[in-house]
Amino acid sequence: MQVASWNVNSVRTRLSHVTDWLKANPDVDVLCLQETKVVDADFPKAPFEELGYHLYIYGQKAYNGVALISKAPLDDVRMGFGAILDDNTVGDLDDQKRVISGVLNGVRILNLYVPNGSSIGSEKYDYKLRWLALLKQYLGKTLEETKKLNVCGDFNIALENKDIYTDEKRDKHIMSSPNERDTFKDVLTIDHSSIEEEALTDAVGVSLADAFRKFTDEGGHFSWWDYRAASFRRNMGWRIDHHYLSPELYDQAKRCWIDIEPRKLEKPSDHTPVIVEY
DNA sequence: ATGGCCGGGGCACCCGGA
Repeated sequence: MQVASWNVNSVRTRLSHVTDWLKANPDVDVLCLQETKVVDADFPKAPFEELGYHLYIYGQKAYNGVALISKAPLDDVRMGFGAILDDNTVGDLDDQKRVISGVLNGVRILNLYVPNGSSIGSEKYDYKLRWLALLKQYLGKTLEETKKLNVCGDFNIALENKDIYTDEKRDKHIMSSPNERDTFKDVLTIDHSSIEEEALTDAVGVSLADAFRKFTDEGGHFSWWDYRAASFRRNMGWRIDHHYLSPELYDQAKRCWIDIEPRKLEKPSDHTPVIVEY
């Protein structure tokens, strides 16, 4: 089973890139899109349905938006944190459409578009950290019910220095600041504080692990390159799109790779697909 | 040392991205 994640930076602008990629990658069972940038009524469903795919979309005007494109129908599709957390807990964190998930072959595939954060100390940075704190609760609750979880998407975080092309200003840069890294590492470890007392069972102590790093140790592998400064040609990128797997699924993982081909096309997305197989 | 480019909205630039 293969699951891919791709921030397409507008699904309408990138439509032929996405459909061509699906045709070229028929073994991909589910493609998770981020930054679709379109309300559900205007999502270009027909080109995907004509190829035989099932669509699950959760969009908004101009910004954000996520979607699942699946060869087979998905079970128990959920949109937003509010699908399993109460309104008071969620607060304003579902105003932006960034969370969608569904189940295929007993695996819950959770597709995320983590907030960018703009710049350290900004209002958007605080929003990113609050969003991640809520994600921790959401994952704790999700892991109470499933052992097989694939959390993928555009995380807008590079956890390791080798995930970035340069050493410069790393600590002061969005996506690699110590506070973001520490917060996110904490999200990946499910502890008592994120689970209600009576539900304390198997999920406690579970850590989600980076599928890409199961197979590749070296740096220089990236999933995003700035449109500016000929960054792609010079491979000045960041690895910020990921697949994090629960232990059982991580053990099963056979392969995880980045396909840089779509980044070479005319008018590309600034991100490129990351695929995991298990 | 800085910024360089995109997409959307909507028609002039501004917001947001990362």
